[in-house]
Amino acid sequence: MAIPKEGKNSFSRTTLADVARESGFSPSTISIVLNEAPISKYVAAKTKEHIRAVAKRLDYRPDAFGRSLRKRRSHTIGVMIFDISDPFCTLILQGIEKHLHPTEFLPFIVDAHNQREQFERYLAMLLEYRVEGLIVVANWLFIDIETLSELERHRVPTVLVGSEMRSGPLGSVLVNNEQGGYLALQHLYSLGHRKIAFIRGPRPLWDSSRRWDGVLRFASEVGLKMPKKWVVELTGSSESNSSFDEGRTLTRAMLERDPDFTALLAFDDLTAFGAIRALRTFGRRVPDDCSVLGFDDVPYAALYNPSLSTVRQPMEKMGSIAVERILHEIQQAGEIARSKGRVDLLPPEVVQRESTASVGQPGKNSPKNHGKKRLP
Amino acid sequence: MAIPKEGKNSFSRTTLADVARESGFSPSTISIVLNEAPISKYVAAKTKEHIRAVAKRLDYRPDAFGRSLRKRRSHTIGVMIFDISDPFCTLILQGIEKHLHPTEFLPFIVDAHNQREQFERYLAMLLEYRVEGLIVVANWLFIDIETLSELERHRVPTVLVGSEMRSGPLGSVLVNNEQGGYLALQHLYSLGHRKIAFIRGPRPLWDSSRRWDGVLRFASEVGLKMPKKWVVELTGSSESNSSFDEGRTLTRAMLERDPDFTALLAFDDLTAFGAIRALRTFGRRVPDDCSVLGFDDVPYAALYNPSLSTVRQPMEKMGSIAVERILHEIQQAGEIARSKGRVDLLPPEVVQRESTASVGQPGKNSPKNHGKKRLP
DNA sequence: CTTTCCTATTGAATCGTTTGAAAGATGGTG
DNA sequence: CACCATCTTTCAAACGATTCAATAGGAAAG
Repeated sequence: MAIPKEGKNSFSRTTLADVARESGFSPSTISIVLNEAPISKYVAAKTKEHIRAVAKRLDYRPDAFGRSLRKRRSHTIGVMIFDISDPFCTLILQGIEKHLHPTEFLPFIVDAHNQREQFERYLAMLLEYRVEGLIVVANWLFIDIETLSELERHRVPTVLVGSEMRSGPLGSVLVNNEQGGYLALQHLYSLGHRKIAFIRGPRPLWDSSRRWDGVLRFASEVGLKMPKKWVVELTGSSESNSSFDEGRTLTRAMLERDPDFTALLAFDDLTAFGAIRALRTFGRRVPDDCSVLGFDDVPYAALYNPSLSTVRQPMEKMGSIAVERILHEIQQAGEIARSKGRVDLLPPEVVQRESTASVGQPGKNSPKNHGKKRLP
Repeated sequence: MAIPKEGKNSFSRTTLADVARESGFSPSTISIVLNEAPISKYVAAKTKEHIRAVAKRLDYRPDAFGRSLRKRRSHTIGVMIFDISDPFCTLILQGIEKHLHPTEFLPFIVDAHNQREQFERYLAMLLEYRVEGLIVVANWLFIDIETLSELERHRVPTVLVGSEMRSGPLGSVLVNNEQGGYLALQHLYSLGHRKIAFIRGPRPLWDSSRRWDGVLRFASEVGLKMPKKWVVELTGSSESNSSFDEGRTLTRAMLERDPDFTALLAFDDLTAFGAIRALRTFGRRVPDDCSVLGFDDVPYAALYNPSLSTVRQPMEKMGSIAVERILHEIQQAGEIARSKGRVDLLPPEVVQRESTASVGQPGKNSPKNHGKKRLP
């Protein structure tokens, strides 16, 4: 019966000791060479070469657990997403990854599916994995203030992106919602619209109120009237496409009440999509009969039919700034008083596409009349 | 000067030894109790209670590195995504997570951003983290056959989802593309369409060819003519929205060549969106003047204007089946001959929405004429 | 009285890696 | 030859948890 040369069973991987045995040097030397530690400059060039060759031949891969245990460092940043199927979150995530890529840190991504139970389970797990920092990517749904406050108890630097806690110790990075609301209404107003319908965000949501504040500020500056019949409010269920459905039904309700508005300002892009659907079903063309403006600029906004004018949140930028702040906090680790609770507000930007047009010349952005003719 | 009671510096976390010291029992006992190991039934109830209380008071969390090192198990499944901003991948990912949730395994998600370099870097990392299984979620872009073949070298059970390797040792889970192509054309044909334009997928792509095979099979069964002027092909760049842009330009080209087709079959939903945009710009209404059928059923298909009829891939199901297979392979670990290279083909399903209609009665699915009137 | 069994707990080795201190070489200097 | 400086390599102790084997007190059985 053939006995394996090594005492190791055939299932375990090649370890540092294997490389040591095979190359004739001690584990220490192997480790020093393979990590290019400072002292490795004293190791003979020939030795280095030999060790590297053997390591490669045996397909040696250092064990992350052994290493992290000894070094007391995980080299990972936890990234908690609230809903990975939300394109808003996805874009932020991409910003995070892009910015984390050139660093020594690896993102450890978990998706809480908008559920508190999962949030807590994954949080516990991230802490067990000794993440050195934590980025929480919150969409606008269901931010449980209590749960998030607990984050500070753990000594892990944390930053919240995409949403804000009114009063908390957590730093956050998000768009300037107040300014966004202001710019949104300004855009419609400057196109000549005066009869404007509004679908505002759910009232309990802090960020949503800020956005609405901006709308109100502009309205009061120019003395725009906002009749109640044309102001409705999302409820904010956590269902995935709820804002589309709500946008549709609320718009239909407003149309049936009084269809005389020439523009509609939606809380976000999905709501806008729902509104456009309702308008079309009602027989109104966008933008010819009614302009629609969204908020966020999710990737599909540009692909929609018609392409959606919207107020853009710089999502990738938000992700990369969050990373910068986390890295900064990690470096400072407790040294100077942390820039805790700091809030970064990024400027939004109006992106005009096809769904909004001047009230005077509605055809400006509309499709050209090749082939078929449309009647005036 | 006050000296800390424990020899530990204030930065390190509470460890098993801390709980042991504080509770007066040995680390062994703590571990046994906290893990509810089989022998823990011999531990006095009072002791258990006490230990649990102390652990809670000190906010003790076991260190994943220490634990995994000793147990030689990571309890993680690597999930490699090729592009997390692709809703196709995202839905599969959700299926994976949902199915993994009740198990003892945690997903370790990484996003390769369609880049080979990142794929390899993350793969190496996953191996260092000793993932016990690996799920590769491939979108239809840029699957590098070589790179994937290397996966089998590592002894980690691997399954590929969303795409297929023509000949390889890797198992895969994907939709039956041939059948999907067949059903797609069947759908349009059964609505009475005979003049159909096609945007097929990139020829080098295996999955794309299978889909096309299905189209051809149906066409030959019913003797449908497919003039060259109405058959175009995507190039398959890895740009994010390339298939939208290509769908648009290719459709425009076909329209300019001969706009007389009554239906268009697109390679996927994004291509269909592009086609719809081009049709509208050209002055043709969907579905009144031309039906459009997509493939995939991404979440936005239902929200599009008009909502998109499409051939649905059961993406969540694909994710959960992939998980099942991985768990199975992990259990069997080398025992019986693995079900290597097995390919699961899931049935696609036609979802009819607004973008396709009978050639005879185009208004069937079109918007109701409230308020404004549209001329016949 | 010895043996066996049960209960309750602990000792000590081990997982794979890193790292500060130390130990061998080698050669030059006083 | 003793001493030092400079290279080159290794020893051995961690990191935090798990687990097999062992201890020890008793009770029950033979």
